[in-house]
Amino acid sequence: MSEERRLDVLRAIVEDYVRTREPVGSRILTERHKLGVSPATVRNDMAALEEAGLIAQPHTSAGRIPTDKGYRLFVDQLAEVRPLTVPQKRAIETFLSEAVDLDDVVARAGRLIAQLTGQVAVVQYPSLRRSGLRHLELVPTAEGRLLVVVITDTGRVEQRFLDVPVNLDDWTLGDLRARFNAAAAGHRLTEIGTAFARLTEAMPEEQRALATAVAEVVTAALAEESEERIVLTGQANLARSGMRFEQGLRPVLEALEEQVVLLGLLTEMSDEAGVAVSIGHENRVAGLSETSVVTSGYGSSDGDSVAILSSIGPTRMDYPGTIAAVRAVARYLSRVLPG
Amino acid sequence: MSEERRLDVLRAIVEDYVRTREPVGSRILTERHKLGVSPATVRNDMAALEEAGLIAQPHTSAGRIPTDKGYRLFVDQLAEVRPLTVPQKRAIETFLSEAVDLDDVVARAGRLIAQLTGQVAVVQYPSLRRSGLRHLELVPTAEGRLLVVVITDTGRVEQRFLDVPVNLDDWTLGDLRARFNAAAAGHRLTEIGTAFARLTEAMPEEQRALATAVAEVVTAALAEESEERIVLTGQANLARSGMRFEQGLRPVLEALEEQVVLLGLLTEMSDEAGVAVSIGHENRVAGLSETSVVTSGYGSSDGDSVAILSSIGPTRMDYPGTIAAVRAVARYLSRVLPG
DNA sequence: CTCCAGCACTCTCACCGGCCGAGTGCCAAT
DNA sequence: ATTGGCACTCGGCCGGTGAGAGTGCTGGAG
Repeated sequence: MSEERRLDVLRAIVEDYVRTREPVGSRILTERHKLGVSPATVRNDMAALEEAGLIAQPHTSAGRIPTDKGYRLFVDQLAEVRPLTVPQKRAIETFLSEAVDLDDVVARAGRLIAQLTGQVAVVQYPSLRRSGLRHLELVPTAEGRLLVVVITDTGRVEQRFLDVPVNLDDWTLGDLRARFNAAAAGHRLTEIGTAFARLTEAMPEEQRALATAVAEVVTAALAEESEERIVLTGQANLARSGMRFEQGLRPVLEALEEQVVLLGLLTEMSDEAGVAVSIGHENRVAGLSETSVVTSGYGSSDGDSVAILSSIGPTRMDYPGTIAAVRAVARYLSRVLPG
Repeated sequence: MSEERRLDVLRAIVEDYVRTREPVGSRILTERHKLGVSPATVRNDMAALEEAGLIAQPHTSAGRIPTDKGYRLFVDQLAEVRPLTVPQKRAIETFLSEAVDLDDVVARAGRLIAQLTGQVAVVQYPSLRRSGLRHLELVPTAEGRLLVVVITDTGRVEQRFLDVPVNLDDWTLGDLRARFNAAAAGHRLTEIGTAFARLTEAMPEEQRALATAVAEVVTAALAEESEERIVLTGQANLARSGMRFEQGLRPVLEALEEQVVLLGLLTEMSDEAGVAVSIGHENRVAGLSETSVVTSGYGSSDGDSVAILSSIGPTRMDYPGTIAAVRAVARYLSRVLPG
C-alpha cells in the first residue's frame, strides 16, 4: 500500500468534492481520475485516510468528504499553484489604477477579490500606525469644539472631535498647527508621541494645556487599534447556490459583523509573510468554523505590509484559485498605493 | 357589512401575521381579537378584502396574508404610533453622544437601528452637497502634487489629489488657502461654485490658473453624486429565523450591494419630510420586492435634511415599531451632529 | 505482500397513498 | 346583516417500500 497513492487519492477526493459538492465514493473516483487501480483498492486507501482523520463520511453509506485536517494537508503539500491568466492580471491592474482616491482603491480591491474568488472579501484600510504623517489640521467647528484631522502619507484621513475649554482665535490656531506640523513632519505615526512630548514642553505656558490636549487626542486616536477600519464586499456571494453551510448563514454573517474580532483573526494570521490560510476550526472565531480564510498583507514593496486583505469562503473552496487571486491583488495593490 | 369592521379585520390580520408569520384564518382571528362577531361573518369580510386586493391566500384552504396593498393601507390609516419607551430613548441618546467622530456617529446610528428593529440598517453619510463648507485645506504631498481636503460643517472630510504644473512655496499656498476659505466661509456647497468664480476673477494673473484648477477640483468632487457613501449594519439579522424570503436571501443581498441603486431608492423616497415607507413592489429595485424600506432624513434641526437613514426588512415587518425607531434615531442624530 | 473481484449489508432518499386538520364558500335560518 | 351548519379542497404528515450508492470483508490471484 504505497503512501504516495494514498495522497493521490486524497487530492482526488478534495478536487472532486470541491467541484461537485457531493461526497465522493470509490467508484467515481477511479472513473474520473486515472489512478490505475480498482475501486476496491481505493477503498482500502480511503479506510486508511479515514483512520488518519483526513477524510470522513457524513453517514454510513455515503461517499467521503475531506476533514479540516485533510484540507490542511492538501493546501500544504498537494495543491499546485495555478497562476492567473494574463487577461485576468491585466484586468486587475487597470481596474485598480482607475481608482480616484484611497476609499476607491480599497473598494475596488474588495470588488476584485469578491469577483475573482466568488466569496466574501475583507480589506483592511492601510494601518494608521505604520504609515507616516503627512499633515495635521486643526479646524474649529463650534464654540469650544475642535476638529483634529490627521492626513497620512498613504492618503488616509482620520478625524477626531476635541472639546477645548477656551475659544481660540485664528492666529493661535495657525500657530499651533504650524508647530505641530513642524514637529511631526515625516515621522512614522508610532514615533510621533515622543516628538509631541518634546514640543509641548517647549511651548509657552498659556498654550501648553491645549497643546497637550491635542497631542493626547492624536496619539490616542492612533493608538486605538479598534479604529482600524475594514470593508466587506461580496456578501451576496454567501447566498449563492454553492454556499450551503451546515449551520446556515447566520453564524457566518454574525462573525463578519464583529469587525473587532474579525480584525484580530486577520492580524493574527498574517504574522508570516505571504499568503496565509486558516481552515475551518483552525479559526478561533466561533461562527467561522465552517469557513476558511485566505489572507495576505499588502501595502509596501519592501516586504513589511501595512494592511491586510483576505477572502473568506466555505472550507470546501478552490484553494489554489483563491490563493492566486489574493496574492495577485495584494501585489498590484502594493504597487498602486502612494508612498 | 360595516366598512369600519372590515378595516378592523384587516388590522387584525396584519398584526397577527406579523407576529406569527403564519397565514391567519377566520377562527383564530375571532379568538385572538375581540371583534364581537362570528367566524362566518369574518369570512365574508375577508372575501371582500380579498376582492379589494388587500389580502390573499397562498393556496386554497390556507389562511389569508396581507398583500403589499394591504400593508400600505395598514401603514397609512390603521397603524397606531407606538412611541419608544423612556429607557429606550435614554439608551439612544447616551449611545449616540458617546461617539468620538463622524465615522463613529454613523456606525453607532446603524447599530442602533439594526438592534432596535432587528433588521438591516442603512445610513448615508451626511451629504456633501447640502452641507456647508467649514474649511478648505491645501496640502502638498509630492513634487507637483497637491492634496485638496474639504471639511464640511457636519464633520465630513473629503479629499482629492490634484496635479499642478508648478511647484508652490508655502507662502503662496498659505495665501491661496486664506483666499479660498474667506470666499467660501459659511456657504452651502452648492453655492460655492459662483463664489469661487468671483474669487478667481479677482486674483492676480500669475495665480489665476492654479486657482481655477483648485476650484474645478473642489466643485467636481462635490458634484460627484457617486461619492455619496453609505454604511450597512445588521446584515446578520437577515439570517434570523423570522426572515425567510420566498426567493431566498440572494436577491436581497445583491440589492444591498448595489450601493448606487440603493442610494437612488433612498433619496427618491425621502422627498417628503418625515418618515417614508416603501412596501414590497413599490420598491423599483429588483430584489427588494419582498422587503419594505422605512427611511427618514436627518442632519439638521430646521427641517431640511442632509442625509438619510433607513431600516430594511421583510414586508411582514413591525411597521409601527420600525417607524418609531427610525424616527427617534433620526431625531437624536440631528441633535448630536455638529452644525 | 499487494491488489482485486464479488458479495452481503447498511443507510439515505425519493416516491406513493392515505389520513387529518384547517380553512373556505355557500346556504338557509334568524 | 349576521350566523350556524355543512360539504369541499388542499397542504402537510406519517409509514412503508424500493432503488441506488457505497462500504467492509473475505478469499483468491499475481
